[in-house]
Amino acid sequence: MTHGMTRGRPRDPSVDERVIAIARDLLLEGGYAGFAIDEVADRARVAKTTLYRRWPSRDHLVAAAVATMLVQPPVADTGDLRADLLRAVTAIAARLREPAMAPLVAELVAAAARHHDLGASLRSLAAQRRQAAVELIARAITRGDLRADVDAAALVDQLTGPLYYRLLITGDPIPDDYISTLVDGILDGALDGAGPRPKAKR
Amino acid sequence: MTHGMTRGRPRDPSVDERVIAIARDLLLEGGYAGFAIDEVADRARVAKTTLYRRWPSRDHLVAAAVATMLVQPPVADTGDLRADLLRAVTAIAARLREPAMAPLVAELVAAAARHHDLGASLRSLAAQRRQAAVELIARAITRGDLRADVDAAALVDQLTGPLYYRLLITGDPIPDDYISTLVDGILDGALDGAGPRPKAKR
Amino acid sequence: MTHGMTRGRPRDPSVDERVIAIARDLLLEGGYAGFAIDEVADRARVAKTTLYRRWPSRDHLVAAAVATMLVQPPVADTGDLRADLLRAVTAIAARLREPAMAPLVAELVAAAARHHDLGASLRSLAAQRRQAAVELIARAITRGDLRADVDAAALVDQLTGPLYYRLLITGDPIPDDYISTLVDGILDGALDGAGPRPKAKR
Amino acid sequence: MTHGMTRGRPRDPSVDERVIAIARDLLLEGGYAGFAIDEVADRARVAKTTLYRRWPSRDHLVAAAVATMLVQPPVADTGDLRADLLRAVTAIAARLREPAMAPLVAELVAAAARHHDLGASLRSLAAQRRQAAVELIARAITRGDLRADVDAAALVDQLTGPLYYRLLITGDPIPDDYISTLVDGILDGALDGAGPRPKAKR
DNA sequence: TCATAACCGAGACGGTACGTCAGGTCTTTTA
DNA sequence: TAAAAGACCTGACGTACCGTCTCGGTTATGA
Repeated sequence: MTHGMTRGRPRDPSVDERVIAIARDLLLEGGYAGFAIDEVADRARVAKTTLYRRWPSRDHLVAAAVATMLVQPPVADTGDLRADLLRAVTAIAARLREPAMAPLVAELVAAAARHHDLGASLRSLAAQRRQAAVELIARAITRGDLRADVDAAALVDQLTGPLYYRLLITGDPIPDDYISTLVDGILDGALDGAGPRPKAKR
Repeated sequence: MTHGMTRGRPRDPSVDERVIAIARDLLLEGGYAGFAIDEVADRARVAKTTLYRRWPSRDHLVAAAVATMLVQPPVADTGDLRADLLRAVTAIAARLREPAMAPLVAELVAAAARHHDLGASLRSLAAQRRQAAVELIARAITRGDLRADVDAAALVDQLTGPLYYRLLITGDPIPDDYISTLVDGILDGALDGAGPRPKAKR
Repeated sequence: MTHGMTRGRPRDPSVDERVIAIARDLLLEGGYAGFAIDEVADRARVAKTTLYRRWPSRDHLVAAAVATMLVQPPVADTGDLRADLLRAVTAIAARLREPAMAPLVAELVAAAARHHDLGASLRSLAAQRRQAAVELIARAITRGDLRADVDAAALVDQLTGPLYYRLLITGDPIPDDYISTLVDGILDGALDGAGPRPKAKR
Repeated sequence: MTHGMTRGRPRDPSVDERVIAIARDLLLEGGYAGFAIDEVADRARVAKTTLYRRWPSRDHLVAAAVATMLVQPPVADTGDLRADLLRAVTAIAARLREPAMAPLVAELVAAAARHHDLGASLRSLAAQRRQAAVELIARAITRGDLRADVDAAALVDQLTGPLYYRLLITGDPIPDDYISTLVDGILDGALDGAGPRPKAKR
């Protein structure tokens, strides 16, 4: 089997937590611009070399820190699709509406564009997050709630994409009823006579 | 009113074009990272001071250059909403799929997050572009093609947002049938029995 | 001819003096080890980049500073060769005996070995210093005080070399009567019956 | 007193040889600057800790390696002083003229200036090497070949010093006849009429 | 045979300084 | 005045190397 031998001095596991926490603080305080490797090292009582041993560049460290701010709670599946989607999208929106989030996500996106490895890992993270929603929809199709020819991935994109679009491109706010509008729009369609909406309870 | 007196050496009007052209080249060659003010000045045979007299920062110059790459063709209104939307979204997607576009847009977004003025002008530009699409939809509502309670802005977001979402966040490609899926999704809805789609012609 | 046009902002001439003076101070305070480029820049109120524009490396700056410590007063030619040589060698020894000189010269020598350009300039400086002594001896030969077949350069080496030898290699002190021993030795020879020395007063 | 008991795993005796050999190679390849502890450890297949267990610092290791390059053949005493000195000085010069010797000695000298203990051991080594020559001269004095008031140490310095002087300071080459000039100069003196030289065969 | 002591390899760690880079300002001469 | 040239300041980056520390594992002695 794999030798799995851990030789040499083991990494101090507390460093990661400490550094990430401090990086997050710094990012929230001063944004991407006010984030300096030396400052992180100082505050975390860690040598700069140690940072570079774990994160190959400033961008990587920032990305790691921001990624921890974007972790999402699991998507519940109650059987009521409209409510489940609303809850899921609302959770994402809540994250994105946090105070300093817009510039951070913007810089994160730019960092991902600069470093291919970073882009890859962020994309896989995004895919993983999307997976839960996709499965939620797949189950709804199985149940017969949704049409069989629905493209689950595209549908999720039409719920999540607008949030990032507003955050990064148009700068428009994301009010609560915007979220429900998104969900309704994707479920009910916009065509007149596309079918009466079966509810009013929201 | 400004006195309008022009004294001293007049600005060389050819500088703007030359610089923007070179900036664009540099961006396409090496992306945002390979874009250095000194390099631009050198190639354009222009002093750095001249650049800073016209654009207050590197980000501003980059934004100006990228902006010239994003001009969109006008949206046609033929009365066939589905076709019109498909055409409009396809035009946007075509731009975004150009080779080096993803990193440029990413950096542009980051630049906008860094500089408020830049953000404002980019956002107004985006709003202006969206306006045509919003009016297209408004007319469709007036015609009775769409339900009256449709939120035009949100609908446009659900068509455009996914494109940027894939470009910047997931990195997924944007195939042609993805675009039609987006349009269909937003028009027809996903609920089973939401009404038979009146199509087959795409 | 060379255009010699000085365009652009001229170099601040005071920087060189200021920096060299401070560098010298730092070297005397803490030796070569306690000499940091950043420290020099700080104290001289100058940006590090400015230093590197003028001296391509730490070693070069150090060498420039140490070189100014080794400037020798001109060699007088009174006609009394023994006295003139004694005076000249004593002057050199005085420099070399200054407190922190030994390690500095050692590091200078090492720096010269590391950088070819530095070595060249230091060697030409040494040659230039030696030139005066060589001419002193040449004149003594012309006067008939010294044998015609004397190798002036080798003779100077036998007066100066031992000083550096003790300073750098053996670490022995350089007392005053050591200097006169050197001069006598080179003039009178060591062989018994090589001729009575014309004096005994030392 | 020291019990002298040897407990625990004994040191691998092959390490010393291996390391010194590799250190020497590295020094010859890249000089002192191109000599890194990690590199030595890598090439010698030895852990850095093992190195530091045996040599307390980089400089000490360098010194140990260089010392093995400087072993001198014993000085013969045939009774012909001029020939004996010529032979001895030629041997030293031969060492110093070896290809990469100049930078090594320079760096070694600097290292000795940085670390007192290193300086002490190198100086004692130098003294020991000089001792043989001093005794050679003492015997010549006893025989009556040299004047009784000759300072043997200074005389040796005037033979050896110039070699190091040229090697380290002036960079001048050390041709063969330079060596004989040194010996003649010190024996015969430079003054005109200091006595006819008893030879012509060189 | 088992504890103990010293060795060894591997590699993380703290620390210090280096040299570089890019952005942006300032100063001078020239048009 | 603008423009060109280039020196200058600022701040941070990423690197290199040093010497220490902390592991797991090895090899000898001595109880």
